[in-house]
Amino acid sequence: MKPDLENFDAEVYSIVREIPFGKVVTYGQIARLVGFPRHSRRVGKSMSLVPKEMNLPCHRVVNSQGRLVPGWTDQKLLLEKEGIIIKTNGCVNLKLCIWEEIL
DNA sequence: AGTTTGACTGGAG
DNA sequence: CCTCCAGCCAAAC
Repeated sequence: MKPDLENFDAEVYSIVREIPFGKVVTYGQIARLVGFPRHSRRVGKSMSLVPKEMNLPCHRVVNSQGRLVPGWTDQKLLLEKEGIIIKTNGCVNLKLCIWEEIL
């Protein structure tokens, strides 16, 4: 039947789309939510192919260190517009802005 | 089929 | 805070 891999992207997109204003999520969290705790890389891969036309707040997705996407300088501005505090080194204040939907 | 790559993670130095 | 490394896993070469 349909392998979870087909749903993977769809699940990821759904989750990212539901990220509340002023919050961020790590790749690991998303991977866990879709049932693949070790596929954080796969999540990033899917993110990389997200078209801008899609109304997806992919700028709210960061890595576990709160580090922003390498090479995407605009992300910092987008996050700041969300009210998210970016540290001098370019990392978000994780503990403050992490979206904790999981218990 | 082996190697490289990547929007990752966590820990060590 | 920084870089480097081992572990991790799927997709691309």
